[in-house]
Amino acid sequence: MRDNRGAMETERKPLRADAERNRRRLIAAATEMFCERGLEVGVGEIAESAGVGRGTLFRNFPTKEHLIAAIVVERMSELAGRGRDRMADEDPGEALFAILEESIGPAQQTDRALFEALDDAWLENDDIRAGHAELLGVLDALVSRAQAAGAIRADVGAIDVLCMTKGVCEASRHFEHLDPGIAARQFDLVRAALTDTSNRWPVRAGSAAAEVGPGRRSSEQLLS
Amino acid sequence: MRDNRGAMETERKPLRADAERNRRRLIAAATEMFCERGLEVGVGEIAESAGVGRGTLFRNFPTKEHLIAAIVVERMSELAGRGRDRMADEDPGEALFAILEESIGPAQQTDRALFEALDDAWLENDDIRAGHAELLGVLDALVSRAQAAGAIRADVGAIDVLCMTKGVCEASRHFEHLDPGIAARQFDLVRAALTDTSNRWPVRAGSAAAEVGPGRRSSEQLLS
DNA sequence: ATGGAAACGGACCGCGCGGTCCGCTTGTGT
DNA sequence: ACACAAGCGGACCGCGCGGTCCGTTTCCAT
Repeated sequence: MRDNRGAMETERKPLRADAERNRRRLIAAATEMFCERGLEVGVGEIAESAGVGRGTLFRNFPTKEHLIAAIVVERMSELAGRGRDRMADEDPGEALFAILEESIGPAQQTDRALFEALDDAWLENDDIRAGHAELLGVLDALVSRAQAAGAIRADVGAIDVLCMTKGVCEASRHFEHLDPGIAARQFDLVRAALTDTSNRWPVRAGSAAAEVGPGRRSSEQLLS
Repeated sequence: MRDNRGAMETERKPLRADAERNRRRLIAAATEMFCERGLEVGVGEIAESAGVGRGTLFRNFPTKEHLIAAIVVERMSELAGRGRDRMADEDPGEALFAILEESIGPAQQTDRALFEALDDAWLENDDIRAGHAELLGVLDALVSRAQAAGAIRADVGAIDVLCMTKGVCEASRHFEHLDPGIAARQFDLVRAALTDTSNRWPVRAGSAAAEVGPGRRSSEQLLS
């Protein structure tokens, strides 16, 4: 039987004191820079910002992809955790929109790392795919609860909600300088789209229901 | 008085026959590859695909950016032209949604070049900015007409429509493999958002009105 | 046909990236 | 205090990119 490498490797052989400190610094620096400026920031700059040499970075993370995965999975887990907390909220609709707005809404544009990782190219990475699945699972629970309460239209799935919110928020960044405040308005439009229960504009018949598959599958990992 | 270099340099000193032919080939190859695979394709690959050497490419377009600008502005102008044609359509609402769907909707994913150029980074380029302005002008006209007819909500501007459509369409690409057909559903959701006249979910007060500025300005270039 | 300008194209360059290596430094168990 | 392993970091490498150069080829006016 193999050791459980892959996702969730919380256990790591104890590091020397300074090594542990440097690892922390690297993660902190990488998180900040990736979130602020996207995943294309160079490893050299990250090492410099952390106050260590490039060799140290590559000893902790054998590849830039490993570093990215570590940071991104962390962000995804944190977000999923906040989502689970929201499941206890009274208003199911507000719970969903709150998590959407606070995590990907206009409030913070400092999530480029997470957004860029939500790309099919990164799903090749096992860790990121696991994080993605966990996130979709939580989102699916929130969406289902909101639908059961009649807070949002019934013909959309978690992926629709995620896709729309991500897309609109990311695009808003490119228009902020032309039109400050557009992110907030766009988010309101998403809300309008998801809340429209008039059924005057039903979404095309599709795999929305069938597609809950991946979300469901991830739910297993989600509960404790 | 300076020669009118910058946008719209339709006139060019006559080229030798073979040179003209190679230029055509380059533009054709670049258009296809940029649209299909995005602006990050290498100049070498484009030259090869066009059946010419790299030197030839750089003689026609002194910089990769010049080549991109040429292709992108062409795409933008064509799109703007189709938009102007739609102004004659009977149903203002359908005219707007038709142009949105046919140009950036699910029908064709082959517009990555145009999408990537709709980024603030590319607005530094004068030609692209001009094309962008022209496009926004046309879109503004279509949006206003649709609003006058009560086909879409009155509290959004051309930029809102563009931003939302672009964002949703681009994000859909990243989820197509997980959920085939998501692009179509997302477009329906955009339609729902823009069509919701219930005012139950008004967009935040903002510069939507003030921001027609850039659009209006571009309208000057648009007519004739 | 032919001379010469225009165009060609691939060898070549510099740059910045991710990743490696190894002589030196530093923490730690005894 | 000391020895030795664990850790450090910057010089170094290969690669692929955008962009340049110049010897060769092709077109076209005469």
